[in-house]
Amino acid sequence: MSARRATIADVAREAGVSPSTASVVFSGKTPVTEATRAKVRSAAARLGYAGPDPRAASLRRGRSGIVAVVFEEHLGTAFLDPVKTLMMDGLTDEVAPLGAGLLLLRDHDPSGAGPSLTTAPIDAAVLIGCSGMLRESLATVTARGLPVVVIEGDAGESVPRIMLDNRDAQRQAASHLRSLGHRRVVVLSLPTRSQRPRGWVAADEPVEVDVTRDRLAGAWDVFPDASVYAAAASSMDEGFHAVRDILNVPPDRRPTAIIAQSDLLAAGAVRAAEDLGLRVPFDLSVTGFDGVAVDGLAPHELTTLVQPALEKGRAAGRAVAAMLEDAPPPTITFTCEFRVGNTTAEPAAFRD
Amino acid sequence: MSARRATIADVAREAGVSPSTASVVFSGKTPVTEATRAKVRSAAARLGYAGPDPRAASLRRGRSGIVAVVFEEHLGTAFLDPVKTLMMDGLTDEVAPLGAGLLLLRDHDPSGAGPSLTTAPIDAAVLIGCSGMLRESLATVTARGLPVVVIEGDAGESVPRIMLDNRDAQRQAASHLRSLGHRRVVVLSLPTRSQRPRGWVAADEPVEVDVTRDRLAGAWDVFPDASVYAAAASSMDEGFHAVRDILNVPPDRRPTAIIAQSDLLAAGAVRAAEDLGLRVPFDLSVTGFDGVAVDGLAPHELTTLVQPALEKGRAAGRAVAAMLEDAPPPTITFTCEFRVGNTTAEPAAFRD
DNA sequence: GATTCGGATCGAAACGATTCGAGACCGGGA
DNA sequence: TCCCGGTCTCGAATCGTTTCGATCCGAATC
Repeated sequence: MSARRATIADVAREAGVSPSTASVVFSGKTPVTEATRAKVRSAAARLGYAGPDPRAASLRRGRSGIVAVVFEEHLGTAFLDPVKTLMMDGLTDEVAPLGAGLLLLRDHDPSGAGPSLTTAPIDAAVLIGCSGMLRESLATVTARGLPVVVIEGDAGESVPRIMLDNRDAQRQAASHLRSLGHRRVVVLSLPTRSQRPRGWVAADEPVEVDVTRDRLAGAWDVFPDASVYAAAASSMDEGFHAVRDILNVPPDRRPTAIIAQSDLLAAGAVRAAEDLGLRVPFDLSVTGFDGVAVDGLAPHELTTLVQPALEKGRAAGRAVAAMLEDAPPPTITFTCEFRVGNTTAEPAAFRD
Repeated sequence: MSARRATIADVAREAGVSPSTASVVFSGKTPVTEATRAKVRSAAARLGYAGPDPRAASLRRGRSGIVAVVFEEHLGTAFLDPVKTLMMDGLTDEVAPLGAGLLLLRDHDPSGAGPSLTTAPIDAAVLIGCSGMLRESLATVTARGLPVVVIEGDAGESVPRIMLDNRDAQRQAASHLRSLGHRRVVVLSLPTRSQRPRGWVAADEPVEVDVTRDRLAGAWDVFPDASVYAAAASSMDEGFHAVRDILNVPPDRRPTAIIAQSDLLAAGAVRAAEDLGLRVPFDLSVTGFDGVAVDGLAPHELTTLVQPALEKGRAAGRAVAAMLEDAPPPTITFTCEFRVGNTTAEPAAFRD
């Protein structure tokens, strides 16, 4: 029980070697005689030395092995979204080989005291959905000269981005509905901006969130008059309540299809429809977006756009890796795959 | 564009003050004249100095402002569980005031290269569900002399723990079923160990996971003969398939109630039962565990045990905070609240 | 005008490791 | 015997801050 923890210098002294040699034993960067290694190891054991202090090491090396992941929302909220979860997975996969871990950071911490991009010993940052507030974060990170990657967000030039063909993809789903014969469709969208309550979107309402805007544009490409109802979040329950509202009109004014901007919303929509006695897809078609396995929707299989969420995370991780090695930062755009499930069909009117 | 980034020494020189003064301007630990502050600030701006390097600061301070959260599972899997998510939330809340962030770490990284408890510059660690492999992690952390808190797991003496009255709580739910008149019940349990496939649990099968074991004990306290079917994970789909298996017997041998060890499993159970044409709770009662809002189960309200997941996370955070200030590490046990929903009722046989 | 007092600033010593070029050592070939 | 090439090991120089005690200066008090 020494008052102070042993340092590598102590170990070196105890082992009768120089600190540099001791260091090398732990880092393995230079060949060391087996005998020396043993001496140092046993000295370390005797002193209860658990390896080099990462703080000191990271100062000297200039690397901490930590990549920040910045969210706009409360951390808990973020993980409710399977797409984000998958992206995190992919990220983890790709930064692990770098010997790096992920530090969860909230963008604009209201508590103020929290750790910020400025005070955390990070090597790089990944911003998710760069809208509004994240701009600020972006500025602080670049000021520190750290590599940044932005996933699905407009971050301006020079910042490598991981993008998705949201508009094109959504257009495909819409076209599918149109060719089935649907004419009256409603878009069930993701929030148009943060903190927006659930409800119909006025024609002139600005849509601040990039993803929402792009997917909406895709839907409008096919159904220019489709009205839009924005959920307050991407969850089944939101979808459920939203669609109750949406269908709460005389039957002849009901939409025959709903274009949901996420699978979770779509799943809620399906459930709401069935709850009202409508059969999916016969009385109401529903399309989703994301292609995540929605837990608990069986036996339905959503007609949806499968986005490579895991791959997006991986790509972000690889971009970070590249930048850490001064390689040119790539901007990658992924495309969705349209998958027909059993939640879309011809509208009832078409089937005499 | 200097080849090298400016350091605080450069800033001090440029501002015509000593490095110590410049440092103080940024940390605010000592009063500084407004004039001096301005000089330093502008010098910093001129040089593009974005504040002290966190790596150096953390070395000097001996604190990095990072708390590791260690999971046993693949990170993505962990966040599928709403309880874990909530705990993370609570943790975040409480470590933020410390100016700390959460570093996600996987326990026994198969990739090997990943960042580990030994190489990451962390101030403390929170282990979730300390079973098996986590023991090892525990050892490495304590070897480094870092504060550790264990959530729901037996970590031996001297390690502060955040516990839940799993057994007592589960016993309550079981008693409730018994008093309603149920005699044939099946326990739908969480995995008994990692990587276990879904299926019936043999009487002599060891149950390695603490949570599973404790809750099971509670159920057996009331129904000593209840057979146990273990899910492979805590998800609705797992529950769904498990209960299909469970109910796949002649009607007169079917259980009248299912004690699920998580709400997610319970929700899947409810859905499976209804899928088979059974009405819940009339033909089958189901109890859950956790008391999380299961997305998409409406209109059912699970009879369940509400555990203070958020509070557990908070408590862990506070424990970490306390230990970082050399305060005595508390071990806290939380209790669940039994909540009756509409998924339990008298067994059909009782209603003539 | 001398003395004291308090707040702002300064110097210098850590913090604990890594790295790189140089030196030591060893065995083998001429 | 001497020299050479190849391995290990060693010293010393950072890495960029923070902190602690000392100093300094101006103002207030007597």
